Amino acid sequence: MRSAEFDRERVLRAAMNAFMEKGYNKTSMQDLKSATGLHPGSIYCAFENKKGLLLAALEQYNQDRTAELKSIFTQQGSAQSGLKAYLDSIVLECISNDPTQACLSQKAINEIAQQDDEAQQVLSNQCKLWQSFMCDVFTEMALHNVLTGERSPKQRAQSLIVGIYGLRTFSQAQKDPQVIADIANQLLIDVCR
Amino acid sequence: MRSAEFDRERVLRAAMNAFMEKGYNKTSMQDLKSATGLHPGSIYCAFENKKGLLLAALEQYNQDRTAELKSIFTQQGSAQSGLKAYLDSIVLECISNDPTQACLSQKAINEIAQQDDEAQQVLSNQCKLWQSFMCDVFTEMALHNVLTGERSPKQRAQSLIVGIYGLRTFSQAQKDPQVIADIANQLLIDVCR
DNA sequence: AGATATCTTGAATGAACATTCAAAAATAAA
DNA sequence: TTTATTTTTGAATGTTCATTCAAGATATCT
Repeated sequence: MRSAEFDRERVLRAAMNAFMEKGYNKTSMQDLKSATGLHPGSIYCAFENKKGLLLAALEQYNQDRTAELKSIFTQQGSAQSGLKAYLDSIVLECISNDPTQACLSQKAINEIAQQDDEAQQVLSNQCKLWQSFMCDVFTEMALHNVLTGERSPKQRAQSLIVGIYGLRTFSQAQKDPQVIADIANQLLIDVCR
Repeated sequence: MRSAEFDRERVLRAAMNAFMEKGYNKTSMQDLKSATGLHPGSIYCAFENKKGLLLAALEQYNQDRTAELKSIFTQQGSAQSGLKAYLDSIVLECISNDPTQACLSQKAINEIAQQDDEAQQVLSNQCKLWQSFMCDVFTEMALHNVLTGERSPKQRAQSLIVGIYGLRTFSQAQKDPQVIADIANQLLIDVCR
């Protein structure tokens, strides 16, 4: 046996960035070769093909983002302030104009979920995991009586995720930072109401 | 002088559908030739290049959707019931699984706005026009006292658009019709609150 | 009818594409 | 140290891509 020479995480993060900058279809194997430093043969040996590399990058992306998400909530004292800090971080990403601050999952949902069943499955699962985490957040907020109204944590989580997807799309068409921040604040209010 | 033989609107609607099914980058000139019935030379003569055809298709799309939007609101008696009918129609589109029922503007925002300044400009304008129409809707609703709270019509319009963008993205990852309908209902409530 | 201008045709072009493969290098097992 | 196994290399492959163009067709104007 012989193990691969390259650092898998480093390669996947490089591929992630390449995909985020140009989108899946516009990113060529040449781009991926330059970004990762891997020769074509190595990429095909390790990931089967271009789509395999995307799926692997998506998994790494979700792992990284989940860690970041949990870090934000543990850094804050409560679910309430965690949620606020989380939305603030998303607003910063939206107004950053940095392609690598976009959401790779969302980009993939819009570009290829409709066309590829395997990708659709992976993305659907990632969305559900995100939803499940947010559901726990709202459950804890309910325990601390910081939520009014009678919506279930699950419904709140769904509305939050929809709002974040929408915010990310909207911010690409309309880049006024104040508007983005205002919409995010209102989203926070609505979802806690 | 000699005018073109083909029906411009018919060609643009065919191109629209092609772009919606595969996305801009995955749609080849061969696809566009098949969809429109135009030979490559004619496409280049009339629209300069592939991107020119997309921009023309985007304008036609926005024209068509604006007409449809106005039709829904005039068909209903009030701004209030118009908004409800409009959201219902979007829910139907989201759960239809028909690529040609997606929003071409939203697809283009996600796929190319970041990469192409000219497209970004067009899409930003279309978003603002949509916002402006919805702003008028909320203004009229305010006149009839069907809105509680103190948000401005413009803020409500922005939140609505963000919600619709989000709904469209979310529905590609999670296709449960009841969930989509519930989220849309909540969006209606939040935006009128 | 003739001249002119413009559109249509569809094959040709060269670039860029994803993928393959055989040789070389490197590791691990014997 | 030898052998077996796997990865790495990077040029080669054949396909598909957006675009061009010269010849032919057609409408409008004089």
